Amino acid sequence: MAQVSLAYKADRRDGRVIRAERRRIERRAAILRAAESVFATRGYHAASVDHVIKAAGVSRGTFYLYFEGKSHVFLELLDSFSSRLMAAIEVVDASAPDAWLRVLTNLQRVVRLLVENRALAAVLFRSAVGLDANVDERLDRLHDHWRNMLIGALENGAERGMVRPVNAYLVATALIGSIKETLVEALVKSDRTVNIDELARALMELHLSGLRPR
Amino acid sequence: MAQVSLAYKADRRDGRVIRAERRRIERRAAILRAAESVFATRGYHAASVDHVIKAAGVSRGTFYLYFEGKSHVFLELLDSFSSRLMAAIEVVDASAPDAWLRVLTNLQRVVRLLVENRALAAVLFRSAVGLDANVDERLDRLHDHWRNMLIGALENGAERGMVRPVNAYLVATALIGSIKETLVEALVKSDRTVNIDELARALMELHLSGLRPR
Amino acid sequence: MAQVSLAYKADRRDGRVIRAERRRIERRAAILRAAESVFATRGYHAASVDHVIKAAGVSRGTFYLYFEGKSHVFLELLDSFSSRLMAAIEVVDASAPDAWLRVLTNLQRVVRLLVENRALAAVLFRSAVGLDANVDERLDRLHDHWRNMLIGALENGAERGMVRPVNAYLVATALIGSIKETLVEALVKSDRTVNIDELARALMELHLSGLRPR
Amino acid sequence: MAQVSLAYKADRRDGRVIRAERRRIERRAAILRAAESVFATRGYHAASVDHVIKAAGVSRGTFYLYFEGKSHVFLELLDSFSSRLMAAIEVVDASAPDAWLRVLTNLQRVVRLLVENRALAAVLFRSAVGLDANVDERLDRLHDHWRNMLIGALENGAERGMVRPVNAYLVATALIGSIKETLVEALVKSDRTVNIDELARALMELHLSGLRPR
DNA sequence: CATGAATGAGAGTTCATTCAT
DNA sequence: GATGAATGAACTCTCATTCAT
Repeated sequence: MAQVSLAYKADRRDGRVIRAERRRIERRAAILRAAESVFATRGYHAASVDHVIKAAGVSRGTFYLYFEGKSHVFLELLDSFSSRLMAAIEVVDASAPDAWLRVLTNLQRVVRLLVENRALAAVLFRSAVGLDANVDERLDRLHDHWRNMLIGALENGAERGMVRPVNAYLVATALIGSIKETLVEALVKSDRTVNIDELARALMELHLSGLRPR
Repeated sequence: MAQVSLAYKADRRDGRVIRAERRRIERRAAILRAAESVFATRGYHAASVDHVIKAAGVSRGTFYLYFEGKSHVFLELLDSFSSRLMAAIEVVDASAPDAWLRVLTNLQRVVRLLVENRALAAVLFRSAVGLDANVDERLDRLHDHWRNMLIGALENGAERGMVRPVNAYLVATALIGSIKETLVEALVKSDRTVNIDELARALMELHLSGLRPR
Repeated sequence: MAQVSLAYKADRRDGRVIRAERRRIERRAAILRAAESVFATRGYHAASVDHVIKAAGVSRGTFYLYFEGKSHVFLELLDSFSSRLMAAIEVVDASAPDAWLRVLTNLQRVVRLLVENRALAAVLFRSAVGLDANVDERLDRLHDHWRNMLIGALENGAERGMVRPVNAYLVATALIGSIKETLVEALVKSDRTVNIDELARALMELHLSGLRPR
Repeated sequence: MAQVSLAYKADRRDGRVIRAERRRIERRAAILRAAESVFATRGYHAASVDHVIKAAGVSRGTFYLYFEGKSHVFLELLDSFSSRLMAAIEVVDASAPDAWLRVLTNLQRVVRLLVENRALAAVLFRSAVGLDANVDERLDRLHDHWRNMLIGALENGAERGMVRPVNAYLVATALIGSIKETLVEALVKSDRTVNIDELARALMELHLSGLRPR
């Protein structure tokens, strides 16, 4: 009976622990969700911890229980978004006959993801600098990451004759810039709903063929 | 003799007035220079009036004597830089045989200007959004201005057969993005001194010929 | 037992909440008290938030936690005092035989209240105009309120034959002025302790009988 | 010839000195006039030295050449106004048969003066306290002055049987209060043009006969 | 005498973060 | 764990006064 009793208690304890753990996760997620929406609508600076905790329905103290501070929430949003972005990109075998189609598909997936998270994407792309030492540094690292991925792809493509041999560093930077600017423009400013896939196609066509008349 | 004397006095007076006026202009310029450097290193938000006046060696009151406030200094930097940028661009006759060369020269002039004012250029390109209602709006207007200029050039070029017919709006946006990103990269981050003209040439070659192997 | 335990916890919780609420109220009151004394000694303008928080032993942030700003504390002092003032006045039935005695009792209660809160009374009566848009407007409203009350009383009294028929508006204004001036004089300037009830009696006798010898 | 010449020079010198002196006086007056208008429209605190010098068409430095500071200009306006006020009052022989008429005439002159300088009068009466140490003290002294004059008159009148024997200090204070309040009300707030002499008469009638029905 | 550029102390207010409960 | 009251450094901006020219 003692055993049973103990087991029972243990079970209950586990139950509590698990339930508590679940609540922790949910709370964290709630704060992140709220922060995303607040950052998206107000921008990093104009967004205050007050806005976030009110949107999340959480107390000030709790906020600091789950995150080290305002910048850290933003960092986490940045990271998770970047992960999803990278996950949307599939490695393309440059020797495959439909290689370019696959590249286009990649680009379309990226654009679609950005459009679906337009608020966060805009913040991510537009909040450029001077936000916070931590944030600045992380944004730089993300950009480096993206660029390095593109550089690898360009070099690989050049080896297989898919693209001309170019200054990969410069071209990668230029590509990122053009995608960012186009997307920000499409996401934030224009009222007309953008045709996502068409946008991606036009962007690729531009970078593939250039402006010179054939 | 009375006349001479009066004339003399007038001269001295004018001299004083002119000297005072000169000092006013210099002071104003000193504050602008200081502000430019502070904005460049810290970004718009992290830059405080305190930083600026300390860098300029000027009292708080003096700052507000010359400028209406923090945002107004920034706006002035923005405007003057944009003017110089637009002044560096020469209208190209698309039917001229050396049209592309002239476009390249334009781009090189722009890049050179940016490199020569790297601090300001960085601020202008990286300070993105959510700074201040006034500033945000002005930055948008500058971007619109640049884009419209490019759109005009693209449409004009298409008519004369200089460039392929393209979605001018999208291409202009993409071009601006790629120039901005490349330049920011070159100006702020890299330590190695950039070969300016080479950078411009590479950028133009990319957008002209695209990545597809010939 | 679980129930008991829960009840106990609930009690403790409630206890905490109640204690916290009590502390909030006390803090608020402490700030108000400090503000009252600061306003009284320095006047509205010369009194700064800094003076108030130092007098209250409270941090700058705490002050703004409890009040929207300097003017709001003042407004609250104004309102609460005006309420107490109005509450001290009892409606007098003009047809009662002891009507005048009751009027005197009213006046004595008012004077007593003013004397007991001399600091606040002084602020209220002396801080005149040009303080702050909000404050100015509220002071005007309070004065209107008092005057209208007096006007009503005078008209009512005239109907019942208690007072002569007079220009109620002008007389009410004059009465308020004489009370204010006398009280300010008695409260702020003179060192000798004033005989409150005597003051009220003399004031009423003056306004009742006038200066003309009988 | 030397004499003539000297005399001529002396004359010219005197001329200049006199002209200079005249200009000094005019400038001083101009600043005072401007200050009066500015103080009247904005109140003491909201009136800045900047407003005054712009209204006077005088440089900042010049302002401080003629006055020790903001408060001193105000003090001077106060003093000169008080002088005019006192000058409007004629000593009344209490034994004269038309003594009360003369008192009324005095009051009417005072009221007329206040109405004619309503802006300044309002500032003078309403800017009560906490403006500036100097100003506060001077206002107190003016009030003392007025009250003492009234006290003297009341005591004199009592001796001659013109008025009842009363607490002269208290009654004088009350009279001043009622005049101030009535005038401020009439000058500042009401739109309808006030009948000056009627106002004075009503005020005197109130204080003479009291409110009790005959 | 006259000027107006320069000053700086001080104003009110905000907000990320801490910590006793 | 959870709370929210408390903090204070930092912010932008004003304005009476001084003083070199």
